[in-house]
Order: sequence, then C-alpha cells, then structure tokens
Amino acid sequence: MGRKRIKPGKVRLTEVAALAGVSPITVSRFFRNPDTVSAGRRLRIESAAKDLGYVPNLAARALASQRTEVIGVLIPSLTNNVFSDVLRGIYDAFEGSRYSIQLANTRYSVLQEERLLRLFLMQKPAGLIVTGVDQTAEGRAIVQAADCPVVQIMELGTDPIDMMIGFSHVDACSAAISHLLAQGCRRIGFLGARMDPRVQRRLQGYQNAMKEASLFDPRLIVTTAVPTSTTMGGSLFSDLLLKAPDLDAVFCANDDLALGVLFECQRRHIAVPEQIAIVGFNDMEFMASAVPTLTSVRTNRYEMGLRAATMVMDEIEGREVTQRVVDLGFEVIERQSSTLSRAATAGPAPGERASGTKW
Amino acid sequence: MGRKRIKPGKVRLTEVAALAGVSPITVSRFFRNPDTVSAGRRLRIESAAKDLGYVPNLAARALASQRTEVIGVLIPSLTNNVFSDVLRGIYDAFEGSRYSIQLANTRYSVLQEERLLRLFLMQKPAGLIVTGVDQTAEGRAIVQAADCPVVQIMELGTDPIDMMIGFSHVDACSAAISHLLAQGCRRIGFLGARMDPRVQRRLQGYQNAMKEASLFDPRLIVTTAVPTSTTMGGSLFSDLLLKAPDLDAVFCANDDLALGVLFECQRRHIAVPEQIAIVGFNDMEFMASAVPTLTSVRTNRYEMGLRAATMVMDEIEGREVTQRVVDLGFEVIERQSSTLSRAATAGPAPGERASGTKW
DNA sequence: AGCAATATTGACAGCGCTATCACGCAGTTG
DNA sequence: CAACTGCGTGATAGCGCTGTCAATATTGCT
Repeated sequence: MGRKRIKPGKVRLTEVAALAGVSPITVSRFFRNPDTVSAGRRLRIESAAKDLGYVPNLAARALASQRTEVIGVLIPSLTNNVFSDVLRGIYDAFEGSRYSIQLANTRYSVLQEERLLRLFLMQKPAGLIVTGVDQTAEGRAIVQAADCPVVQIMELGTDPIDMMIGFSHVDACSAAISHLLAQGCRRIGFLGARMDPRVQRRLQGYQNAMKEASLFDPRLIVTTAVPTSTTMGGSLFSDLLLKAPDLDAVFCANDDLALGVLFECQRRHIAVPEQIAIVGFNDMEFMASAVPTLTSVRTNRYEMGLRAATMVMDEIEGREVTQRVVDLGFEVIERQSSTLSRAATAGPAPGERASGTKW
Repeated sequence: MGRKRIKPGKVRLTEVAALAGVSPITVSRFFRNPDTVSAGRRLRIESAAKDLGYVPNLAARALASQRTEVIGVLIPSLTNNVFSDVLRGIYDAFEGSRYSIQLANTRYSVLQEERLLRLFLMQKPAGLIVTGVDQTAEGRAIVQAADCPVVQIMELGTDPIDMMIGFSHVDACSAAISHLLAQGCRRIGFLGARMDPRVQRRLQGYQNAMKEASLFDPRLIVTTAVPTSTTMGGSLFSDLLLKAPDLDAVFCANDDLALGVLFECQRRHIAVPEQIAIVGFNDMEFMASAVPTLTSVRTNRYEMGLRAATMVMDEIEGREVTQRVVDLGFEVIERQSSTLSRAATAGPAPGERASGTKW
C-alpha cells in the first residue's frame, strides 16, 4: 500500500479552503488570479491563508500546470565584471515579476554548458538566456528541445537559435584600432587574456584593422589562456615590450589588462599617452577615474541584460517580439590615454611615431 | 472528469520502464542510485532512456519525494566584486554535486530579503545561505520555517540562526588602523560608501581604534549612502581633504575607494605614502599591482563561499558539522602605500607627521 | 541440502496542485 | 418566457514521480 498518513501540521490548499469555506480550486485561483474570485471570498481566503501561514508548493504547481516560471541563465564566469553588469540587468528586469532566475556558470566550457543545459531541461524552464553563439550542435539541440523562448546574448551571429542581443566584437575592436590609427599610432599592440570566443573576435577585429592599414605584425600580439587580471595586464605588456620595443600603443582586450598596463607604464616611467597610448575594452567605471583617464570601448552590458530579459518575458507572455536580433552597438570613449594633441593638428603621419625604442 | 489525454510524444519514467522491460520504480532507482540496480537492468535502462531521450521531471520528483536539491543563496549585490568572489566559492563547492543554486539579490534591503526568503520557502529549499546577521525578526522566522540548514556568511555575530562563517569587520578595520598608527600616522581619515551593516562595523572598528589612541576626530570621517566606485573614492577623498587638510592617512572601507584615492592623489601630486598613506579593504587583485602597491585587508571571500556551501551540504547529508561558527579571520597585507620606511627605525612618534597641510 | 541473510525488484497509493468541463445564477435579448 | 451569455464556482481526474512495504531472487554458511 501507499505511504504514511499526512503530517498533521501541514498546510495545503485544502486546509485554507476548508477554513475559508470554499473549494480548493477557488483558493488556487485566488493565488494565481485574484480578480477571478469574488470580493467576499477573496477576503475570507486571504485571512484564512494568513492565519494558517500557507505557503504554495511550487513543485506541485509546476507538476500540475506543466510549466514553471523559471528562467535559466547561462554565463561563462562569475568573476568577470562584464557579466555581473549583464546579470544586474537581467535581475532588474525580472524584479517584481513572477519569474525567478536559475543562474549557472559554464566556466567558458561548451561541454559544461551542455551539461548545464541538460540540467535546465529537467526544470522545464519558461525561458533561457545563454551567452554567446558558440554552442555545440548538441547544445543547440538541447536548447531547442526545451521548447521555450531563448535569447543569446553578448554577441551577434548569423544563425540565432531564437532571439539574440549583442554587438559585434570584431567591429568594436576595429573601431578602437581605427581611433588609435587616427591618433597617429602605428605600432599598436594587442593584449588578450582568457581568449574566449569574444576575445578571439576582438583579436580578429584588430587583425582586420591592422592588415587594412598594412601595419599588421604578429609580434605585436601577446595573449594568454590564463584568466584576465590587472597583474596579467602588466606581465603581458612586459612581454609585448620585449617583442616589440618600438610599440606606440596598446589595445587591451579588456579594461583590467589596460589598468595593469597603465600601472606597468608608471612603474617603468613610460609616459601615457606620449610614449604609449592605451585603449581598453568595456569601459568599466574605473577607466574614467584613472590618471590619465583611460580610453575604452563602451559596451551596453546592463542594457543587454535588461533587454534580453524583457525579450524573454514578452515572448513567454505572447507579446510579439518584432526585433528578434538586436544590435546594441558600442562606442569608443576617447580619453587622455589615447589622445595625442598633435594628432588633431597634424593628423596621422605614417611612421611618424614609430621611431624605435623610447625608454 | 479530468483533463485531456497524455500527449503522445511525452517520455516518462513509465515509457522508459516499458522499453527496458522493468517496472517504473526500478528506473526511478536507476536514476537516483544506479548501484542499487543490477548490472543487466542498468544497461537496458540506460539505453532505453537514451533511445527515448528521457529527461527526468524535477517538479514531479520534488513533489513525490517532498524535498528538493535547491540551495537558496541571498546576497545584497551582484555588482560588488566582494560577492562575486563569495559566489564563485559557492558555485565551485556545488559544482558536480546534485544541488543547484537559486541566487537572489536583496539590494541591501532587509524587506527585499524578507520577500525573497518567502519566495524561497515555496521551493522548499534543501539549504540556505544568507548574507550578514541583520535579518529582521520576520526574516529569521521565515528562515526557521524553511526547516533546512542555514549558513549566515560575511560576518560573525552572537546569535546565529544555525551556522555562520565570516570574520569580524570591527577587528579587521581596527587592525588596519593599528597598522597605520604603527607607521606613525596620526590624522587617519575614514572613507566609506554604501554604508551597509558591514561597512558600519568597519567604521565602528575605526572609531574604536582611533578613540583608544586618543586620536578620534569626527572631521576625519566622510561617508556616503551612494554605492561604492572608484570615482566616488576620489570625491570622498576630496571632501575629506577639505574637512581635514592635515590628513596623513586614509582608510578606505573598500578597495575601489582606495583606487580612487590613489588616482586623486596622482591628480593632485600628493605623494603616496610620504604625504598620505592609503589602506583599502578586501585586497582585490589590482591592489598588488597598483603604483605604489596598495595596502589592504585580505578577507577570505572565496573560501568563505566554499566552506559555507560545504557546511550546508554536510548538514543536509547528515554529516555532523562540529564547527558551526567559523571565524575565517583576515590579514593586513602591508604594501608600499602605507609603509613609511622611517617608522621601522624611529617608530611611531606622536604628532610627528601631523604637521599641517603638506600640499 | 537447508536455512538465514542479503540484494533486487515490484505494487500501490499518494505528494499538492491545476486543467478541464459542468453547472448555477444573474442579467440580456428577441 | 425561453434561449443565451458570462461570470463565479465546484467536482473530478490526473501531472510524473517516489516512499513504503512486501515479494522474490541470490548468496553465504553450516
């Protein structure tokens, strides 16, 4: 036979219904859609629920209704501040809504991502937000099987699973390099850490821009698979100086590296931007406050999270999402670290600043 | 009568059982405890499940078993890097375990915290990790009603709900001030932003230390309710200079502020540490890389998350947790920004450095 | 071989909630 | 006055899984 009897202290919908003198289904309706219950019963149910300290059982609700109000969110890293901004947007958007967020961390691994997607599936999520466009075929299949709205964030791509919001890392980086070229820089280094797909694309943008200007030189590129950090910025920069002593600018694939480069320049008494210009990526808050202030590429991370979440909600709730692929763009914020006053007057003069070692 | 018939494509335990030629309960066991099923059936079930693409239904499992494998985690902020380190520890600890994390953000509001705890209750979490010790009475009651292991993190207190892991913010700050006093600093400022309970306690530690040294002066304290940022560090420091022009050191309630102070000093050509010593709090990665390197109070945030998570798991799984209140301590990491060479030889000399405005 | 101890397996009855359909009752409508 | 509409309500039958306990197969031991 079955299991042991119901625990006496347990408060279920039924208990509330009994106390309020209505049927359980009415109480159920009250909790999901108070308007559909008449005012009199509404009050009785409300007070009964409060008296008994009733708490709805989400598992039972999910099982009976065959759906949940869980949004799965997959990001590659918790440490990377970039994602905390995106997350803040996501959490803000769902704030006060009935949805709750299930966050998981892929650690930049597509296999891990696959595993986590499989886990999400068991929850029958109402929506999914995933990072990037580089899911495995298997991963895409799993997402598709979830049969719910999906938004890919952080990047743009030609083949969205469902919806997509991001910007072009290639173009953003090219724009930063163009800015440096316009300032008269010629020996522009590239520093990258972690080298996840997005950083790879920034590197691609760098290469495109440098090749187009006929200034490409592989010795100008220093990268590492190690995660980014300020200290790493300093080390990579030191390596770069060894490989390319005639450097006149550094593009850093993110702002932590840029800060590390700035510190290393201070340490070596290299004048910024006079001897070396610095440009970062993401425009973290501290960039505007450094001495000199640091140029960076602003990316709309908070807005990305916010809008991704809104797109998911709209889709779930049947509101038509017309713009299913959103390019949020970027902006090169020019600050002291890359602004060479002479550039404004003389304009870029090829070779002008590439005059060998300057320290 | 009931509802419409079962959708044909749906794969349940029953379908897998039928294909494998065993009873549903055996399949259930296979998924939860493969060892309890004989090898032969194990293989048959495994291949049947794979063939059908079976995905367990967590809601049904939770309902039937009356428990979940969800750990609720409540933190005040996603933006504050301090918490991302803690979170990393938590996520790492649960990595590969059967538990999943439900993260929510209280935004430094105890009412919000209460609301979120109530939401967590509906999920019947297997464990709870909450930040700080300042829950409302109502909040504590809700947590208690959850009837699961609870760990309070980030702080220590005399009245733990269940388990607790953290360190004394009062002592940590006092230690930092003592260090500055030992360096001969006398006019030590305090900069704080956000002023959440933990920052308040650091302020308390500052006051204790300064009063004990008979050096307390309210003009040395500048705080704001606004969230912390590097830029804010610069502004607060500027305010402080106006109120106390004879300043010889600044303790910053966190490292972002300290970085802002450093930049502001560079901007004003104030020598660090000769004219003004700087000490931060948390020992973020960039502190060691700044020029000069910045002194800070190291707090073991990653370990805190890791161990909090481990404590919850141990408790859930019936392993006895003997140390239910863990003091993780702290360490003042002395770096260039607060190391006055003369202090080592001459020792602290009262009034020596408090010789009025120096810039 | 005989029997107890152990390892596997299965039948049954829910877990607490909601989808579905049915129904009563006011207010309309022709 | 019958037929119709629509709201508010309720009865019923599961949603897909697992706890419980009984039944059966296997093993070890005398």
